[in-house]
Amino acid sequence: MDQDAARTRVLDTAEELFYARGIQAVGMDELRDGCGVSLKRLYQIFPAKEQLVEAYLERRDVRWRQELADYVAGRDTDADGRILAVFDWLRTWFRKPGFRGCAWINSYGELGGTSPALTRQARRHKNAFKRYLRELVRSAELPDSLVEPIFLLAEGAMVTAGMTGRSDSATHAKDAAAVMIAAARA
Amino acid sequence: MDQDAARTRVLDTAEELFYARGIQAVGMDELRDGCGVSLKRLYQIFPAKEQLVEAYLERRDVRWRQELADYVAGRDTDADGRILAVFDWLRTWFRKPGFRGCAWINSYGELGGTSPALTRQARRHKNAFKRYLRELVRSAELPDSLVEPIFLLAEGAMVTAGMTGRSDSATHAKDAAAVMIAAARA
DNA sequence: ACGCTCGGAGAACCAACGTTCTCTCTGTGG
DNA sequence: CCACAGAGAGAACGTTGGTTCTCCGAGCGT
Repeated sequence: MDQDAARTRVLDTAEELFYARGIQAVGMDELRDGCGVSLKRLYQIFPAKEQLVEAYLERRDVRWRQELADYVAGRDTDADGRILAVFDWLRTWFRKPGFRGCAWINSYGELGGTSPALTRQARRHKNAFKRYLRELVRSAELPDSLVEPIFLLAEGAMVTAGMTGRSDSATHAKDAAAVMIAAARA
Repeated sequence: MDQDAARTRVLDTAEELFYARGIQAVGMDELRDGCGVSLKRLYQIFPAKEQLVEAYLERRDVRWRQELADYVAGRDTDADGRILAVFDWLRTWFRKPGFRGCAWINSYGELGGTSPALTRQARRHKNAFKRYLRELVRSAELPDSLVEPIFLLAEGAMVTAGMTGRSDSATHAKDAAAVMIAAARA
């Protein structure tokens, strides 16, 4: 197993465990058992747990936004429909087995009070998400003032779905977004 | 200092520290230093940290909802205005020094993956908040379908304000709620 | 004054965890 | 065949943190 394969396995396992149980709840020993990469090598790749956490969130950020964008772009619909498709995607995400809320919100709750680096990273992720929503709103020729409400609805849906384990917050948020769009068009 | 006074001091300090830095980041020694109650007595009152955490969230839940209800009830406005006043209260909360998001969302992010008791408690709090919103919506003679969007906007505003340290999400959520109300009345 | 009880300060204990080290094995180049 | 570089398994180390224990002094009834 070469360096890249090891790195990938470590990150896969880290993502699984950190996301499911929280960062502090997962020790390096358990991580090693999970991914089959020895502690020695693990520390060669990531000199400290903090950097592993950073890499985990970084990789997940890229993939999360890519999956969302792919889903939305793959929908055969108009510009308004693409905004609403965001909530459809959220719903499918919420229904995935093991879903436990937004990784950045959870990580911020866990470590935001002590780790400025993690706080920055979480903000970056949310800003990137908002930027993407802004693109969608603009290409629908809707006013920028719609971005924030849609963003807040999406965030509220994520938090609520995470805490309740139910996916219907996505539907409610979608309906609300549709009302906001209609009101903006009127 | 009698038992009740000690208990109050412990809870005051716990709330301050847990909320500011996270539960796992605060040790019992630091707590003792902060509140001036000896470890011995501390463990007489709360036999384990977990029960202290529970008591902290329980007391905060009651106070949080009371403050919100008092603020809204004290506003001289009609039933629609009382719904919007919720967001005004959120805004004042967000601006308080030391604000760092919703304690239950943060705690859930930190320990939801390992503590079913905390998860239940967080859900209870959010349900109680939603119940209160439902009351407001009903007394404004608006349809129940408005409850969920308003709840999601509030949750989104809390998360966003917590992560960014800014209070304007409250204003955006309020504006969006006003649009939703207007659409429901039309 | 003398026990006695209660509470405080802080050491002690024990487990967990991040990190490093040791020892051994294996494959490889000469 | 030999020296050696690299990797793995897991012990070891040092710290932290939750919980308990020890010792001592203060108040109080007799």
